[in-house]
Amino acid sequence: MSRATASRVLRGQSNVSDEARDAVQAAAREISYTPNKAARSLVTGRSDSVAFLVDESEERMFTDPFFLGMLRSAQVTVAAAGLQLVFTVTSRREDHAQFVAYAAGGHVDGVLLLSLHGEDQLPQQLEALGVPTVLSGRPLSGDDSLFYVDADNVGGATMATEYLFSSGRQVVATVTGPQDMCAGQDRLTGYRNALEASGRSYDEGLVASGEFTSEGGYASMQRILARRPDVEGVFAASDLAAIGAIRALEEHGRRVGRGAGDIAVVGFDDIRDAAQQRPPLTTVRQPIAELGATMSRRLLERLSGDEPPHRTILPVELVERETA
Amino acid sequence: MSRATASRVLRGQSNVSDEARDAVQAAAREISYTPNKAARSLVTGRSDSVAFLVDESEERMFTDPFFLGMLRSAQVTVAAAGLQLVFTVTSRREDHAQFVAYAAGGHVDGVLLLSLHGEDQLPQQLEALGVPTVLSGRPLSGDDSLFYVDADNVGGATMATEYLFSSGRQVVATVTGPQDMCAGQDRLTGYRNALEASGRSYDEGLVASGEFTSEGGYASMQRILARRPDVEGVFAASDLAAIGAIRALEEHGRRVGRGAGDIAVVGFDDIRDAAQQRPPLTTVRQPIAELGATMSRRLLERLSGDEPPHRTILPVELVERETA
DNA sequence: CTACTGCGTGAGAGCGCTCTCACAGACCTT
DNA sequence: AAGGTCTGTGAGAGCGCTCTCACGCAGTAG
Repeated sequence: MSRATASRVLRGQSNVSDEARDAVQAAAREISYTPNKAARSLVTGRSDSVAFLVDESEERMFTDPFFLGMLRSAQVTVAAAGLQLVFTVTSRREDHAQFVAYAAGGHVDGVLLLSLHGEDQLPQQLEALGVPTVLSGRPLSGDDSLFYVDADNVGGATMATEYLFSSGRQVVATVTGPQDMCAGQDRLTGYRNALEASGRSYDEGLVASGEFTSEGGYASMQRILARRPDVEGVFAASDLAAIGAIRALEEHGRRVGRGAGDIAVVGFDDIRDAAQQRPPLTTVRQPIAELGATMSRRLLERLSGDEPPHRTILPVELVERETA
Repeated sequence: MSRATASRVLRGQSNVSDEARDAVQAAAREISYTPNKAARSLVTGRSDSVAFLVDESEERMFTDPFFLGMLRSAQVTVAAAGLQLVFTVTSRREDHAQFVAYAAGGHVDGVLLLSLHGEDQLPQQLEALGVPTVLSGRPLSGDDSLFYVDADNVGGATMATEYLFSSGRQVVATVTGPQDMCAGQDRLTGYRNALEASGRSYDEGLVASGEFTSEGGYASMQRILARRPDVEGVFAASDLAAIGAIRALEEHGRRVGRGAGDIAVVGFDDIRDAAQQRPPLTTVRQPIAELGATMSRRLLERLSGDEPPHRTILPVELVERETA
């Protein structure tokens, strides 16, 4: 019985006789043997771990249910494949270079990259170093060679806006997300598409761009109310923003709801809080768990040498509750 | 210039001449050299990573702000020391053995262990294998050799209960946490201590044990109300439970607040939602970030060969808001 | 001037695996 | 019967580091 044969058994290769296999397995169980990962990595050149990299502040990462949900589903999917998830947050720009060096050092076999800002070249750098990367959200650089998984942000935003029009609201505003991110841009595009499709014109007074946070939504809504007190409906680019917007509306004495005189609000994401909100939030549901799982699966596929589709767009759906 | 010298420079050892050091550093920068971690681990026997292990369901882990807060501060502290955090959730018992094998394989240098249940021997097993472990919360096994960091659960619960008495409530109930966990037990002990100190007797009708969840708090409160409709104040062992309890009280037509006829409720944790609740929740603040950071520091100290204190109890404080 | 100490350096082993290659033996083929 | 193919196995190299040990060259002591 040589080390080579033992190694073959432990790696589950097929070209081993049944007796040899049984013998090795029994022996391994006997001494409760665990292969040394470092030694294996050294020779295979693989680390059996992938990075979950979020390019946001700690605060955002741990506050936004979207990131938490993505982390959760990625962790499950990756762990199920026997790989480790190395969780990293790069809150500052300097962290970028450090992460690239880290990845280049072969510490991770691939990267799940979330919340890419602007035309950041991080994914291109990683790919150039031979580190397969899968993004959450379409890269703004428009680089076709990149792999990404995204929700149908444009379609969802259009759906939400059209829903507001169809409920009889004529003056529909939008609280947008950050415009240096694809989700922020796309949800604004969807709003504009709905405007266009119904023959309305785009009015900057009805648009306030904020963050995806509730503070951002609150401030944006204040600005819109100041400019256009005649607003009848609002599409907020995230649930957190919608919650902030509703707070602003209520402070201005506006009632939020689906009734005739009420102002209607639709969010985006369908986070857990959306349903528990008073009144429960009407929103566009984005399949967060599926998004995370799909990203992970794409990366796993790439790691095993396959070439999965570069682009995967998951459908969203409108969840009608009490705010619109 | 030998590999040995280069290695010495890169590891920051002192017995190298200045010229040699400069030369190596320049060369390293030139080729943007990154040491291969696997090779290093193979020879040093260290992995430069520590596990963050939560013995709870995925759902709990990602839903309870306590765990999220601990993850956050542990991640920051560990990353600052140049180590990786390997994030693991063992939702099922079978995962235990697998994790032990994993740790035994030298994949992690130490373990941060959260949410230990009952008299689980996991920490003892890990220590026996030579894997330093630091717990969050006093182990129920009462094993003095273990290392742990905890909040002053007993003191906090006593403080909360005495506060309720001092506001004039005579009949004070408690919604406890799970009794297979130290935090659950200790917070009940604190409640009993307050009873005793004020010469009151313990009444089982005023105690309902639930989970740390809001559903658990809701159900427990229902039971207490059925048995003791004369209840005037409630100490809930977690904020989530307090939120559930308040929901139950309101459904029973009881007003929650600090006024004369109101029923008073005090929670425990001071999660973010506590302040945003309507009415804002009076609660015992547990320093979550500090708890996570201290655990991590203790582990880091052990990894560098020190023997830190086995037991660290961090103080809690009462935050007075509108519910009591 | 020899002997000792100390510091910086280089040679070389070896960490525990995987992988390639060669080979023995069983089984076909012509 | 000779040659070919196939399958399972073992020998041995080597992955990229760190670490021990020995050595050379100062500086200091006797």
